Amino acid sequence: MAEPNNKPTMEDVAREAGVALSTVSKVVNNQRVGEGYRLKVNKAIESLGYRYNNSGRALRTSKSSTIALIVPSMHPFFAKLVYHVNAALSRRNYTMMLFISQDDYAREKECMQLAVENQVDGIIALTYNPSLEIPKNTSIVTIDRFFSQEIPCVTSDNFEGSRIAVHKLYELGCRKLALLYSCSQLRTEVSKRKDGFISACHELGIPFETKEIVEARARRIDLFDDFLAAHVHDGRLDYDGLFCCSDLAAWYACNKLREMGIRIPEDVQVIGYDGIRAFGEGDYLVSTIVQPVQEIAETCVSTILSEDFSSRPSLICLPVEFADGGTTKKMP
Amino acid sequence: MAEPNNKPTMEDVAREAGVALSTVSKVVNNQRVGEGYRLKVNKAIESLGYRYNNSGRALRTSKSSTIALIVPSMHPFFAKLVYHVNAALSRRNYTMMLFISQDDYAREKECMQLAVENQVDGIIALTYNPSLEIPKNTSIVTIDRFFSQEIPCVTSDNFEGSRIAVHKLYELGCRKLALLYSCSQLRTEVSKRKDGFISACHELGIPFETKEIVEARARRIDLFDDFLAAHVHDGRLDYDGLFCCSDLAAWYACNKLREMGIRIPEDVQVIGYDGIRAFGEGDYLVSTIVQPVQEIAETCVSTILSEDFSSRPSLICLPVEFADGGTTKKMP
DNA sequence: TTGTATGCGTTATCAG
DNA sequence: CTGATAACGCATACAA
Repeated sequence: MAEPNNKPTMEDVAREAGVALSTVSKVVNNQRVGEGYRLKVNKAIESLGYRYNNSGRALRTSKSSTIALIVPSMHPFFAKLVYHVNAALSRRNYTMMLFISQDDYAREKECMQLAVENQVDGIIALTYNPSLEIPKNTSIVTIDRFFSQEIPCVTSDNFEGSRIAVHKLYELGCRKLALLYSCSQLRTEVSKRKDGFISACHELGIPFETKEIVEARARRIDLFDDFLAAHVHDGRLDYDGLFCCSDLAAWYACNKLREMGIRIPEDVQVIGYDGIRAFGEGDYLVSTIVQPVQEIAETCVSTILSEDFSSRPSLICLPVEFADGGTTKKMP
Repeated sequence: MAEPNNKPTMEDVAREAGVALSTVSKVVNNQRVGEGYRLKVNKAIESLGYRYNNSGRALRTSKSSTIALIVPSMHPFFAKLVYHVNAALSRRNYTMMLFISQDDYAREKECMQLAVENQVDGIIALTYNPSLEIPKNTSIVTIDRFFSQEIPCVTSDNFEGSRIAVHKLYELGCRKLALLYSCSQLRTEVSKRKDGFISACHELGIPFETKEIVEARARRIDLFDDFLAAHVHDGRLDYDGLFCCSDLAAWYACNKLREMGIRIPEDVQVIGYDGIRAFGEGDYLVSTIVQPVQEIAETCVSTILSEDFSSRPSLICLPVEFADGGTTKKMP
């Protein structure tokens, strides 16, 4: 037995099996090899406890079988995305390098650099950084953020989602709506949630108001408290339906309204966006437009790994649907 | 300009700067180099757009500056753990390879293998696999699962946490408790939540019952429905206090009880374990024993990266605390 | 079909 | 203090 500290290499295996190094390589990579050789090699691998070393291959082939995923935080929606991207990669025998930029543009840039330095085969990026620079010679797919024709973007059908929400509220009896929309100053695919809301309200001919707050850290929970308080008179909100740009905003709007003695969904009905569930798998926390997270993840992965990176659609919108989370009335 | 497709290497930089390859390496690694050389090299790096290649270094040094984290799922607790481990690693300029075993023991084993093949510098593993085998020559830290003296285990103070919960329920007026405990057949650190519950009930001299369900997939949401239904008579539960092994169990127990017309916390008070918040950052979903996730993450990372891997404590229990989530009464 | 030899990008040793 | 050179583990073109 050789040095127990030094991990055995293909060369050790070759020596042990009495074959050539390249034969070992072929066996390991499931290439054509005589059956007797394969047996001998596998036996040697077993007896030496040989473990494949991916850095060698990565160096030699410039392929690491690793994909980087960059997300801003571990918000439940991102957590679910991480899960499904991981599963999709795992199914293809790829490995995932996870970067969480912590809503910090500088760190996000570092993440990109680190991903490139680690020779990842591609980057899936969900970022709101307005000044993001894309590394050259690296295949990249973005989520919710369209950069250019060359960089595929995967997103949910934000425009249609808002329309579904507005029509749902209308069907359930709402006649005066408000949009609570918080966002970065950046125009992204998510901005279309606002467009869809306005479009649908016009279409239905109902009055509406939009409250838009430009806020880098979109996850502050008290963002709309002032707005809501200002629009409550004699214990009644000025609107009978609320559409919120996220489930988070919807959840906290509901909390605030209930604090003020307003009943949901009896007095005001609320719909959010994302499809967040309790513990990631239970009931929806609010009535919501559900993003097809698994399909988004699957699309990102298959896109980033597809051979002809050039000939792909540059914007892919996946269908969304309404789900009841108790903040809207039941259909009669 | 050289081939635009081929990424420049240190050799290219050296040529461009008119210095030796090893000088470039020293500049890149911040080693002692004459100031004039450093300037020339940095200039060449800039002009060529040189990017460091980590595979080369990993191959040469067997150090990848990458740590693998293995978790069973993206349950909110794990999501938070992922976040904090990522942050702790990022602060130290380490990169994270994330594996999600999907509660599948076979896949978990593959994850371990992949981690080793990718030359990670260490593995942080949260696993309930009873037959987990630890790769040799790899430093590993486990969470909630004690294997042996050689493998450090980081966990929250499960025993004390249960005692806190029981005492809290007692202080708030509960006199007959039940424990809802679901677990794998494996004895882990988490098992001590049961021990602590029983111990505290004895200490206080109050009657109690424990309902234990051995269930591989501990996150089924209707696990205790039958038990609860069987113990409701005339609209009253047989117990006035419930301690649950997780916030998930507590959440669904509350839902079930409310369905049956039982008020919480007026009729029954419920405490869970973990410290799950709405959207990861808002209110606690149920009253709970909060795990110090950030400290757990930080401890795992500093342990796995510490120089003397041998001379470390093999079991580290971090302190927990109670937090009100609305399923217990307010203190008078 | 199997073996030999070379180089991927980096670090580290050693000589200048 | 800097420069030339030899590995690290693997894949592959080419020779046998």
